[in-house]
Amino acid sequence: MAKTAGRPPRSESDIAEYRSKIAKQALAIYRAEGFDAVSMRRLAKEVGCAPMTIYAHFEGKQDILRYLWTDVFADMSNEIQGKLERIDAPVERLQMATQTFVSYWVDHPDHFRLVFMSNDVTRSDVSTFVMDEETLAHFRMFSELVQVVLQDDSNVKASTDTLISGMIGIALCLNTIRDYPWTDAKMMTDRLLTSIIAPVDTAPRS
Amino acid sequence: MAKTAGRPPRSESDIAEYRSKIAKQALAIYRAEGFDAVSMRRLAKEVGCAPMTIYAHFEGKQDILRYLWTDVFADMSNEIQGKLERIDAPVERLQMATQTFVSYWVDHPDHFRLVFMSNDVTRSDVSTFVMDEETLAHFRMFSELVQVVLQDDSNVKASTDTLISGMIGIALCLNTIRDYPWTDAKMMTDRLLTSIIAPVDTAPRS
DNA sequence: CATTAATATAGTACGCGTTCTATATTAATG
DNA sequence: CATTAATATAGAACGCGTACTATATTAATG
Repeated sequence: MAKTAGRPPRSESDIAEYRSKIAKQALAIYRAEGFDAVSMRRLAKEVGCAPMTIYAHFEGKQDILRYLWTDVFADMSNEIQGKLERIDAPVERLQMATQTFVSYWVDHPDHFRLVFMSNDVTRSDVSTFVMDEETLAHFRMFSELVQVVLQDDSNVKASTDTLISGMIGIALCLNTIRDYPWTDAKMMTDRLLTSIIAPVDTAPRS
Repeated sequence: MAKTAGRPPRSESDIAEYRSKIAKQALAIYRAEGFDAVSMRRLAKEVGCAPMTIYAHFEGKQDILRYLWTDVFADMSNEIQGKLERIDAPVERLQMATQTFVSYWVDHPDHFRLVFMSNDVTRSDVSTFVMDEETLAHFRMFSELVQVVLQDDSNVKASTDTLISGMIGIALCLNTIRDYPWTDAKMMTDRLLTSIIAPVDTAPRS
């Protein structure tokens, strides 16, 4: 078990530092010039390293883009929190959060594309990414809003997940299938909320 | 108003023929080797024309990919119809259709990517595409299933749109955000259906 | 200091979508 | 036939993500 000769592997902190340096620059480019401006070659140039060096720290572009999620989610969360400040009634709070969530993604198609449409869905081998605690917290915020409205604890997770995926679906449809005459976003969102707010004990049966 | 000299513009039928020839070849490649295999250069080679000629008939790659939607939607629709054959009860038919719809997109991530994730959401200028009648029919199928279950005609469109976008959202979340411990697809789908099946006269209020 | 292993770099390469320019082909008019 | 306008082609170019190879550079060991 003697230590081998040669240069030792980078320290954990060094790795993290370099990664965050690259991610931070990617964020700066994205914020300033949008999705298409973020390229590996340019990123390397601005970070001050060779293009191939980035591949020593990230698996690929997707791996870098995921670090931008955190920022986008935080931005969205801020918008929701601002709207919730002056609202006390639980149901109205959930309604406002839901409407704001959907509006955010509809109003920011580029952010929507970044988070939900820039993944290579086909390849399942590169899914080693673990959602960071900060991003998960935003999901949990909805869980808490739902929990206050629902009395039945057992259904909170299923209800929240359905709500979240439903909201995202509304945003996706409005963003991608533009020529279909979709019902107004607010109306669909309200309708979706119905399945959460109206307590249901049994699965739908004929 | 005398006719100008020179070669006349292609006839409508010629244009349609060439377009469908290209689209058909794109479909063949997609079916045989998947999404990534469909490239402009290869498509041109197999069609037997120069790469640039394609741009005379289509605005770009997106414009071609949309022609593949028709085929994918038809495939999905077939699967649903097959499942519905032996079911009579309206609610059960709607349930089966819903479950099959979601399963289809979860089981075929490449098709999902093609239809819902390969659009350039950011640029709104290229949305001249008009959904063809055949694809719209599949949306209408859900509308009819919903209509039979709901007595109230006025809510059918809003309910159907919400259901469709919700189903797509479930598929999107399961496909893209893989490390989040989503509730079982069937459970979320059932829960989503609740908002449609359970008749609601007023929007949710506290 | 010499060795050794981890890391970074430079350069090349492939195919991609897309744009541009210049040239050829085609099918009508006068 | 000459003219003319619509169309097709060839070829180069740009930047892209990514892979490969070969060559430094670095920081530890013996």
